[in-house]
Amino acid sequence: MSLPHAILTALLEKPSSGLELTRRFDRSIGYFWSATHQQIYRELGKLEEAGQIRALPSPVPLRGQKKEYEVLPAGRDELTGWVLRSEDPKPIRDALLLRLRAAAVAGPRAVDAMEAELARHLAMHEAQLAEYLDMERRQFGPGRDSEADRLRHLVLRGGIELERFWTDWLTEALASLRTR
Amino acid sequence: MSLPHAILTALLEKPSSGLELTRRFDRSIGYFWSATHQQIYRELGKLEEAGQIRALPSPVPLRGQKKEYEVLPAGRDELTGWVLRSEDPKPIRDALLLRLRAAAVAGPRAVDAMEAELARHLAMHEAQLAEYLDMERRQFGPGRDSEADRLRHLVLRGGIELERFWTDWLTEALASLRTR
DNA sequence: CATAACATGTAAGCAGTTACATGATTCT
DNA sequence: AGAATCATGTAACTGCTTACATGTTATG
Repeated sequence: MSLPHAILTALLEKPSSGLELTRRFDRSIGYFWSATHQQIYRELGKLEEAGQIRALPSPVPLRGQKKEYEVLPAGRDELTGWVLRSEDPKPIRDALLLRLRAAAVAGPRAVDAMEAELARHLAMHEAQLAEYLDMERRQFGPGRDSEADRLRHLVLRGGIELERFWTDWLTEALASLRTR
Repeated sequence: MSLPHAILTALLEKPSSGLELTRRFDRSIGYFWSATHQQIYRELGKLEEAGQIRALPSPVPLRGQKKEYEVLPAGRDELTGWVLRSEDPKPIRDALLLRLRAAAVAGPRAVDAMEAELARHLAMHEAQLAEYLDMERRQFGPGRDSEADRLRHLVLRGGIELERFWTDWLTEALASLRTR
């Protein structure tokens, strides 16, 4: 139940239209929460109906016309309440680890295929890591150390370290598979 | 679409009943895939209907009676096919990182609450890490280096390194929050 | 014989994915 | 005028979560 809170957070940082939100979910917000435009439009509708956000006054509110949203006090309260509540970490559910374990019972042909698959994932995670490091350099250079900036930097650090976990583990796994 | 494959993998490793599977999903299988007993029973029904598994012959197949399943050739084929297919990593969706970013816009009271929350998560991840390290010591001691064992060990290493990522990042984040 | 633990299921609701629909604006 | 892009949506489906239902076996 976190997508509405992700949207409220994004809109508090900067009022946006559905498509702008979609772009932000593909970029910066993407390193801790992903969402498609279909999810976002549906959720914007619900949040507006619930009185937590509102569309900014616009001359022509028609289909195909940009519609900007901002957070209302009720939305801010809801978000604060959610942050104050405590919530346990969700158990892991990772398809790649599962497929490697499946390969162990599916036989040698499957293990060979996994080797190529691990290499493919390694390349993707290396690219993602490079992108995050670039974002860190551009967004959190010297002088950017307000309270909010420090917290946002911490979150980005999380994304970076997570990608580093993947590149490290995949490298280790590939080395192990190749010395069979 | 991976739960059926997780179940096929588990049943190939060892034919089991629904409850036994549930226990295994809470323990060893849990470090790469989680599932509740409701999910498992529903999926066992579907897999049986699809002819991928079968219930072992039993004198009384009644409600409340244990029912053991084993994988049929069709199930093994399906699993192998799934391992051979390639699949991209799913984008991240982590509620704790999101809540930290939300705290940045929700104000100082929220940030204080997050400090306690991060400490709580750190304790949980430290406990999980200790458990995995214990499993590693017991299950992959010297002499356990068959092909299948090495792959299973790699998967457990993934679980271990992932917990280590969390304990490291949470420690870093707490230190940063406390020196405000 | 009551209770706890074992064992298997059903039902409703919510969240996420995939495919499709439709209008407006800009570019060639 | 046609195509690409911008922009907002709908609908159907799949998978997961939460709450509840029900029977069996072992134990004190």
